Amino acid sequence: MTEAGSAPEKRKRGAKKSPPRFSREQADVRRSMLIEAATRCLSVGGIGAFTIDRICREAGVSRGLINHHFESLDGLLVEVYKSSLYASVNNQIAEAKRRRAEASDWPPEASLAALVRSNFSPDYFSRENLLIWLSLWGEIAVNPRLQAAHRELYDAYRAELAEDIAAVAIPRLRQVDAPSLARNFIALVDGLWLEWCLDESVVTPQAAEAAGFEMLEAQVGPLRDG
Amino acid sequence: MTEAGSAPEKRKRGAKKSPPRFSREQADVRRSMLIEAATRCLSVGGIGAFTIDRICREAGVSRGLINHHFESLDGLLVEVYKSSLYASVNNQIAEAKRRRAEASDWPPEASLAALVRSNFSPDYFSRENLLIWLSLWGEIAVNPRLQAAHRELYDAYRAELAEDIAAVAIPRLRQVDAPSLARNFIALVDGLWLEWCLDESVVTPQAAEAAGFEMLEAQVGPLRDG
DNA sequence: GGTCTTGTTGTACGAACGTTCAACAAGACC
DNA sequence: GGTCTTGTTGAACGTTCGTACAACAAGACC
Repeated sequence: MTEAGSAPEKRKRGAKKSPPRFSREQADVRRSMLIEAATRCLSVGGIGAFTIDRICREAGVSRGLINHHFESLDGLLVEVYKSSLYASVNNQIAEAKRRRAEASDWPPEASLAALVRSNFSPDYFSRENLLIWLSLWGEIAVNPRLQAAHRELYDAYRAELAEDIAAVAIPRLRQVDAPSLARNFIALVDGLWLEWCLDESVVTPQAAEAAGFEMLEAQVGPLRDG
Repeated sequence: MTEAGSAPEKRKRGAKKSPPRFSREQADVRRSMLIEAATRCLSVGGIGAFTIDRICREAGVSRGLINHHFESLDGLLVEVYKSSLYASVNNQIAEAKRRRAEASDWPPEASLAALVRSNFSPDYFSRENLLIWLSLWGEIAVNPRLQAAHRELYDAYRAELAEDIAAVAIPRLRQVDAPSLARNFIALVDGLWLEWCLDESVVTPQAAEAAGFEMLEAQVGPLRDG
């Protein structure tokens, strides 16, 4: 502590004054920083890297800060789930609802196609994103709090997808079990994500998207052309 | 240690002699016991329960035994993968190969249908089995040794499935991309397993099997009837 | 009964874990 | 410059982790 330090540009007049040892942040800002650092740890090293030490080092803060801003490490994990997965899926749901409401701009086929494509867009279908999902899946099966959040989220997504499917099938007079098809489609997407995550050479994002469309088109007819 | 103990029936003549404190097992027998105990830990508590203490307690042996019979805890994890997943999938592959060889008893349709059904039979489609997969998936993405074993296994399974698909499609003069269909089918199965594992109310084994058949039948025609 | 092999035990060890909390200091306010 | 609020630090704690290893004993053999 007697050294001059490595970032002395901040000191203004008194030559004796050492630069600040840390910067204060608003509580919610710091929380976000910690959640992002924790997410990064998860995407790199899986659930085994989700520890106080590594997250704080990744965030560049001291060890005590997580328990100051979150009830526990487990609480932070739930927040990571909410901010990283919950938020992105809910975003997809909201956009789908908006499209379905704007019936003039978005015919049912285009709305459903857009929802399908969003699943395979680089925003979601990325390796780092998938590692987060994979890590959390293993925890959801064991952690009741995560399990509750997961079920709520997937129920909502399945319901929205089923509505989009029905909106296409009904005008075409097709007999389709929309809820089941929605569930099977989500399973296929998750499965393809999984395959890609464990072995990139097996499937490309393009092939995965094609597989998704094929499953739906087998029941409701063409979605991509026209 | 001065107590009489709870299982004194073993002592034969000398009333002073205390019963054996442990029983010796052949190395491979003890290894199997440890692998099974480790698998049980995994299926109950996920990867977080995969520790020396818990596995040894589950197996009813002392803490030192794992490092005596395995190079490390990580080595035991690889053995769990091989014995629990590798073995069961390889078993499916072997049976499929056998069926395909016995062309007189097993027409291609029946052979493929049997392979599909085996994926959803209670032997594999059980909650404890799925938790093991789920736990290991999260590790495969991070552990190079597991990753290598996984790719080899899945490549073999995909290849076998593609051959079974082609054996049905070719006589029917159907243009089918068998490798891609095999990959998509496996993705669907894994995805349905995942959904069921995280929320049992979403899908039943019967519905999952139906979804698997539907995907294949959309491309190669009927498999189940006749 | 004595000896030998080797599977098994249980302690010891250092590292890493999550949590707690008294002390500290950055930055706003006066 | 002084005061106050509160975000932040870092040491300390007890626990659990994986590994190593000397001591032990079960069971085969003679």
